[in-house]
Parts: sequence; C-alpha cells; structure tokens
Amino acid sequence: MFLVLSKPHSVDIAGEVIIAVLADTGELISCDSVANQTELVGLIQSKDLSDFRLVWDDTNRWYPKLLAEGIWIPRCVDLRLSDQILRHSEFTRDHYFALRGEDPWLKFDESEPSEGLFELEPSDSELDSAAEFAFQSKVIENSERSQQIKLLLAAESAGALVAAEMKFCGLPLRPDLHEQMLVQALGPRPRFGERPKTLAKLLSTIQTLLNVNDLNPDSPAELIKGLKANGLNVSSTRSWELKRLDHPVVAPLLEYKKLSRLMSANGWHWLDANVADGRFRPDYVVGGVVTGRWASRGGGGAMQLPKKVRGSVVADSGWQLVVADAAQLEPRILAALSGDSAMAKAGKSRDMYEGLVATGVVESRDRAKVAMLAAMYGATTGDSAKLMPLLARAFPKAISLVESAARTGERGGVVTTRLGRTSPAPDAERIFPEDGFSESTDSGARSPRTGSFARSWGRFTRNFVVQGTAAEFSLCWMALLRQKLHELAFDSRLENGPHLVFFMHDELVIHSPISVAPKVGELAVLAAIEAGKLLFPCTSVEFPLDVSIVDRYSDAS
DNA sequence: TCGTGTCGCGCC
DNA sequence: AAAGGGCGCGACACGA
Repeated sequence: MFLVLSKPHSVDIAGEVIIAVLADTGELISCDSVANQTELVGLIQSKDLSDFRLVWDDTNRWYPKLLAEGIWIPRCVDLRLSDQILRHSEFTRDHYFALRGEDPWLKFDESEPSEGLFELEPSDSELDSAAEFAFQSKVIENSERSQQIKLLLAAESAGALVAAEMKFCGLPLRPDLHEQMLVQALGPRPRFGERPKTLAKLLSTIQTLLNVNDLNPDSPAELIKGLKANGLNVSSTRSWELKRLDHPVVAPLLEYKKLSRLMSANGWHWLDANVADGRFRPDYVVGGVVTGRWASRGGGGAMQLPKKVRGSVVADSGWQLVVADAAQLEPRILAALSGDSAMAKAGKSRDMYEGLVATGVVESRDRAKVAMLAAMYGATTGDSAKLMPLLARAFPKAISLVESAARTGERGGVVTTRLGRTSPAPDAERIFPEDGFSESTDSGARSPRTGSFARSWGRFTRNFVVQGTAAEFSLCWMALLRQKLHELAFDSRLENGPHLVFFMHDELVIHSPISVAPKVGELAVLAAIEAGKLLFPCTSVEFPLDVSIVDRYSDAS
C-alpha cells in the first residue's frame, strides 16, 4: 500500500482561516484497489478528486512517473519528509517518540520501484502508508502547535511536488549560446587534458612573473610557495587576500582563477553532463539543508547557477521567463518573526535597506546591508560588528531575538523556526569541553566562559531561525504560486502552460507563454503576499517582489 | 588507485 | 564592502 487519498481541510491560524492546506483524517481511499496505471490516471483526473490530497511514502518514487504520464497532482503528503520534521521538531518530538513503535523508516528503500507504477506484492521495504499517515496525524493532533506543524508539512510536501515538476520541465538553456560564451572567455574547446588557449596564456604569464617554470596555480600549496619565493607573504590564496598584494602577477592570477573556475564548474564537461534537449535538469533535494533550505545533488550545483551562465538561459520561442525575487527576504523575515514594529516600518520601503537609511540608524545603503548581515550571521569583528549597538538601539526586538537564539546555541540548546523546524542538537562534549574551558562552578552551573565551538554554534542557531523561517516562506510562496499557475492553465499539461522552472532560496523563475507572462508576474506577487499572511497573519511586514519579464535570465534586474 | 579531508569559490 | 550563517562541487593533497 502506498497511496492514500484524503480530504483537505482548512488551517486556522490566529483566528483567520487562510487556505486549505493539509489533510485531516477522514475518508481514506486506498489505491490498493486500483489495478493499474490507467485506472489511477482516471481516478486522479476525475473532477471530484481534484480537491483531494494524495498521501504517499516518497514523492521522488512516484511523481516523476505520473508527470511523464501527463498527470498533475494538486497536493500531497510526503510521509518521508514529514517524518523527518516530526521526529526533530520541538513541537512534536516528545509525542513522536512516545507513540512510535518500531521505526518503519529504518528498512525503507528510497530507490524508485523498478516495475511499472504498481507492484502487486509489496516488498519488505514498502511502507504501510495508511498506518504511517495515521501515526503522523496522531502526533500532530497531540501537538500544542498543530496548526504551524500542519502548515509546515503541507509546505514541505508541496515543495517536493514543485521540485519534481521543475526537474521534469527543466530550465531552458541554449547549449549553443553557452558554448559561444565559453569560447569567448576561454578559447576553443581544448582536447582532453589540455588547457584552453586563454588559460594557457595566463599560465605562462604567471610563471614568467613569478619566475617559476612548473607552477600550477590550481594548487594552493604550490601557489603559496611561489608567491612567498617572490617576497609576497600570504597565508592563503583566497582571491580577496591576493587582491591586497601589490605585484604585477595579481591581475593575471585573479583572471586565471576566475576562468579556471568557469571551466571546471560550468565548462564543456558540465554542459555535456547536465544539459540535454535544451534543458538543465538538476536534482533538487527538498529539506536537504538542516535549516529547511533545498540543496541540490549532481546536476552541477543548481543552487549556485553563476551569473555568467544565466546568459545561456533563454525562453523558448513564444515564451518568456518571469523572474521573481523576494526583496531582502531575510531581514523582512526577522522583522516579522520578532514583531519589531520599527523594523517593519523600515520595511514599508520597497528597498528595506533604504528604509533603514531613512530611519537614520545608518548613513548608507551599504552600511545598512552589512549591519543586517552582521545581525543575522553574528559578526564579531570588523566594521560590521561595530554597527550592532546601533541596530540594537533602533530595533531592540529584532536584535534581541537573534541574540537570544545565539545564546541558546552557545548553551547547547536548540532553536525552532516559525512553523516548527528545529535545529539539531550540538555534540555536548564540544560545547562543554572537559579540558578546562568551562568547568563547573561551586553552584554546579557552567562557567560563563564560552569556547570557540560554542560561539560558532551560537552563530549557527542565530542564523537558523532566520534562514529556516525564510525557507518556510519560500515553500509557501512556491506552493501557492503553483496552484495559481495551475488555475491559469487549467486544461493543459504542465509543460504547456506557465510552469516553475528554477528556484534559488528567494528567487523563482517561471517559464511562461508570452500572452500570460504579465499575469504570471502578478500571481507571483499575490502568492508572496499570501505566503506572508500564512506565516504571519497579524504582521505589518510586507514581502514585495522584484519581478522581471525577460527572454534571457541574465537580463533580469 | 582508492577514499577522505581541505581549500577555494560560486550562489543565497 | 566584509570576511559573520548555510550549502555543493571540483581540484588537490595525503594516507592506506
């Protein structure tokens, strides 16, 4: 048994019913009774079931096959992703372990079933989805924060659908344009094992300037040695450190490193391996980062598609790319999370950093940005750290939220996002090392001295609440936009209407027929507003988008 | 020759 | 402009 159909119900946060987001217990339709794929297609596509939520063990195992059949799933519960959240969340983990018997996930096999869509004989690795769904529902019902958890699981599961759909549709990428860019930057494609012309030239310049014949700049150790032999004292070969040197070799060296990076990360090999039929199809890993952000696997790093490569990302003829970016998402999340009205007010400005300047806390946009990053990441040195007292005075609630998250982490505690994703517990022995860092005092309390591991863990928990809640916002945003796009192109197959093709933390790209592209942009804005209301029903913080409608990704502002 | 660890860099 | 958080990856370095 692997499929269960269950009615959706509404979630009620702060007295406001927003949208139907997660299945309640109720009528379950077992798909065991469905004999074959055709029958399932009929079942899912029939009008009555379009409002239902599909419950399955693992979206990755089933959805790609359904998509290939032209089937779109309105919503689902991904039991695997839900389990990961429930067993760690502060809101649910006590009930989870109290109610959980034998762990059914220990023997669960994530690999895609080989034979068709159905296997008449469930194997040992199959999960009893109905039983697991019942278990999870019970854990959720027992939670005092069931509304948040339900929303989180719905959003995470919707993310799984989006990820599968984005891989299925692929990001349009023109290999001819990409090669053209490579040739322009590096020279013609070299034979295997050889350096392209531009790199070879730069290499010999570098070797001449440093007076070393066989220096390989790709080796940090060799490079440091070569620089030191020329009286250039560096402790690393990071480009920002090299920039500080006053020597003719710096310019060609930095150029070499830049191009060498382009070649190895997004060169011809990357193109061959990751782009087929004019589409880049990375694997997204939903919940792949502890904070709840997505990660990517293989595919040459989908979550870091360099600016330079975006010139090759071009909409199909008759289509456009709608690029939507949540402006200053993390500072806005912090403002909403902490209920800091002064910071919310600064966020009334379309550009929140300019808004901070307008309040008079800092004198320039750059300073505002650096100060916010310092607050969210935990800067301890440099100019950015000096801005902290200014911020703390202007935005006491926001700053005390991140400071308290940091202190919790330093003490070895865990922190939790808005919807309930909880940070992992640190290794207690590293927080409280036995070699004298923090000996017990007479009262038995820990010494106030904090070791470097504890401080760095504090920076992690400080960032966790903001980054993790921002990730929740993005999941809700995508989930809502996905529904709106479906309504816009109700009858067509996913790939024939406007569809999501790329996601990067706070930015979404939709491949859209030209005729509806402006409408898609509006829907993206609307979805972001609704996502803000879902997470923070009572906040005055706004979540505006920068939307560009372009042919080429690199033309987006 | 393999796996593992570190560096450096790209993205947010 | 600063070097604070999160990732994945390729290349190199090193030990088995």
